Amino acid sequence: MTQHDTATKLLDAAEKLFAAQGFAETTLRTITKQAGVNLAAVNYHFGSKEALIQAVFQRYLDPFSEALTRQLNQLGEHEEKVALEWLLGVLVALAVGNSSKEQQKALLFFRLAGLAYTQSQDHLRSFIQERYAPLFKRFLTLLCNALPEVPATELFLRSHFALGSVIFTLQGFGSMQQISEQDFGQPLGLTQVIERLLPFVVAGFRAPYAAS
Amino acid sequence: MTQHDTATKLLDAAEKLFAAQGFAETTLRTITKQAGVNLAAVNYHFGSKEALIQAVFQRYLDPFSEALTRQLNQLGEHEEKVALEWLLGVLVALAVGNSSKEQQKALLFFRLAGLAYTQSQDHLRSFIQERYAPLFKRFLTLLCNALPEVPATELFLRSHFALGSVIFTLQGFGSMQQISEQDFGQPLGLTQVIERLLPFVVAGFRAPYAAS
DNA sequence: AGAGGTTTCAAACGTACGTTTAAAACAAAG
DNA sequence: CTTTGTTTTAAACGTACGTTTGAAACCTCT
Repeated sequence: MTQHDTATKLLDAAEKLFAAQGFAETTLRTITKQAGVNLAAVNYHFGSKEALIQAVFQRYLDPFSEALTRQLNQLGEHEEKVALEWLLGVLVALAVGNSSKEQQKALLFFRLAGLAYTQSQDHLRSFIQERYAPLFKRFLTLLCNALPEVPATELFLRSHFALGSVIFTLQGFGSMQQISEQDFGQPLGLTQVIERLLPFVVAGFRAPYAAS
Repeated sequence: MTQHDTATKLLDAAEKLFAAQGFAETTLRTITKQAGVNLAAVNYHFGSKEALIQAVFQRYLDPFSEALTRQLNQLGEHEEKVALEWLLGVLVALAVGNSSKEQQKALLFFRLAGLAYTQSQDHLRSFIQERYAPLFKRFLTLLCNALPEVPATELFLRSHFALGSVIFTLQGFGSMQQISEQDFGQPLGLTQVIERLLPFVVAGFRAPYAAS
């Protein structure tokens, strides 16, 4: 079932450790130890640590990007009259999944995404930018269809605001969970947070637009 | 006017370099070189690199926290009937300032704040948590007063969503500015982005609350 | 001017990193 | 079994890091 070749073991170990500690803070020695392989394996299979980082992201983003493209393609001629809730719902469904195993994977990815934004991995940022920008633009066009009363430049900004809410919230999900539990005695699951996140973002997108 | 003792020079250089490259990626050698002081100065004046990082944040957050506390104190008995817009306006005014020099400083700080959230600087996170959590709680109470129809647990979450939008947007402000300019030909100033950010966040806070 | 405390300095220390190497182990094909 | 190409291994390499050191330079008093 699960491949257990060295490269896969390395990716598994690396994504976990990167998410927990950051890129610069995670050493190849820790990764290879956790993966149970030799130290030299990273350089043999990927070439360098940078290449390993990119490979970790690619393993997440390529399937996601393909699935989203497929969903958007199958809209056909309904592209013009798609609703905001449908668009965001598709994103959530693809990114978060259903099973608790998928959700755990999703949390890991959000953590990684947050890191990618903040840690100064320029190679990674340009890698992602080049590879997935077209899809983002297409999504933005659909957003414009869904909210014709808001200009495109404003929607561009608001999509960044929304992305910020999501990534920021979910990447620090663990610690927020703790605080929430000790302050309000309320256990918070990922599904619950997303259920709260969606109305917030939807309301933000639908905010009345006032030109300045 | 401006102090030019070694410690200040170090803080100035460090905050710039940290913001540009992250904590782990910035070496004491780079910092001391940029500050024009000896390599040993950091350990002499601050004790360690970790302590320097904390000092950078403290220099930002202490004045901000005091100013905010002062503003809230002077509310007196009007605390009960304060408006959401007023609360957020105070935050913006204190955090961003008026002059372009203040705004540049503010952008630097937002970048640092983003780093603090994502880079695994546990010492820094607990330092901030302990030092400024009470003020955050107080602010949350005022939020509850301003939005009595939304339960406290929900407002706790929504304040995190909002914080995410703000920090995420402003910490990557530079690169977003570039994309926006080349895609829409529209130059974006910090003030303009904040003018757009506020309605988004306000709408999010005011989103109709539906219990699950 | 000189004593005492503080700050700076060049140099070095020990450690940990990413990467390389060359030999060993392994796998597949003749 | 031998050969050929691939993968794994232990060890080492070179570099860069944070930190420490002890002497020099600089103050600030009397």
